[in-house]
Amino acid sequence: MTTRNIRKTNNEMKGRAVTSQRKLLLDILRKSGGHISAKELYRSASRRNESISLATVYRSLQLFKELDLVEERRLGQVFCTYEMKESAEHQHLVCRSCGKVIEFESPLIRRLVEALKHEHGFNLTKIELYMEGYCKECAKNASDIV
Amino acid sequence: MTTRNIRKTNNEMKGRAVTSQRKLLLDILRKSGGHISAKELYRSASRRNESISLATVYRSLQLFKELDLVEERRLGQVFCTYEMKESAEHQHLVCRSCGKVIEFESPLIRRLVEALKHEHGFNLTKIELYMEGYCKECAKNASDIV
DNA sequence: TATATTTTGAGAATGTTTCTCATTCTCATC
DNA sequence: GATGAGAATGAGAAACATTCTCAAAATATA
Ligand SMILES: [Zn+2]
Ligand SMILES: [Zn+2]
Ligand SMILES: [Zn+2]
Ligand SMILES: [Zn+2]
Repeated sequence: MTTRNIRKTNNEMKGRAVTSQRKLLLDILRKSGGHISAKELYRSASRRNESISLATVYRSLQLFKELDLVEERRLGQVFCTYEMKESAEHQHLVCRSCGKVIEFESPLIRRLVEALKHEHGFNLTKIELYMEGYCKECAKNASDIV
Repeated sequence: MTTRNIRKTNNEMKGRAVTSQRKLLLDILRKSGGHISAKELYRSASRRNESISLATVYRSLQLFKELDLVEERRLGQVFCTYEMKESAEHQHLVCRSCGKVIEFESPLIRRLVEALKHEHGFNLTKIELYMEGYCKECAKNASDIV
């Protein structure tokens, strides 16, 4: 088997420069398991690259969004959280008491998208179902107190 | 018919002071038809009360939320928008091109809530389905260009 | 009306995200 | 491997939404 000089189409970055900062940030994002904020990402990256700038983190996240590599969501807080898009499409359930995030997905959502396309002629690009409440444990503890 | 001195149970404000600022803000919210930002509300209120403070607007919105009078939603932007809760429960569809907001509601959402309650024992307090895309008109214009 | 409690205005402070610009890095080409 | 044009970076300033502080004013209750 000969190793031919195949032009490496830099698939993931679609022609944008592959810098050490971007590699580092993607690596952290992949290993983080999702729902990481820009600041957390920055702190995490700083441990491996002393001089990385918060601006670079934000700029990279912006780029990753454009390249469809990461997904940006707001989970109740003012700030956004980020996670790799490789994981299956899902929605979020956040506990107001303990902050736990439950991910779930449901066929009902796909049906809803279809219905909206038909009824309003809307071409959807983003679906965010955000739900907040009290998880089983926290609801239980609250009722124990009363 | 005698006018008895009935203790006016300040229903809406549940014992909290009824100030001119709060009355003004509720009035604007009611007449605005929904999806108004804190800043817009502030500007609107300033026209009728020169000296009202932006902090008062934020504090009042906080209170109205607690009293369950208004609902706070994020429609894609960094800032929140507010609308009276009197209107039927609904969800939002926002056009990325023209900014148009379409309100809709669907029985599928109620079914989803039931399913989540059963599957995860989650006691839901807030449901925000936010969808983004291109409306019929904007999608059409875009394809005309191409 | 008098008094205790809330609320307000103004501006400072906070927290997140974006911008600016001089310097550095990347990558296609030689 | 060296070169150069263009892209990306670091550092801090700026922008933006939101919250906090505190003295002064308004409100509710008796
Ligand atoms: Zn919980
Ligand atoms: Zn997730
Ligand atoms: Zn549109
Ligand atoms: Zn609405």
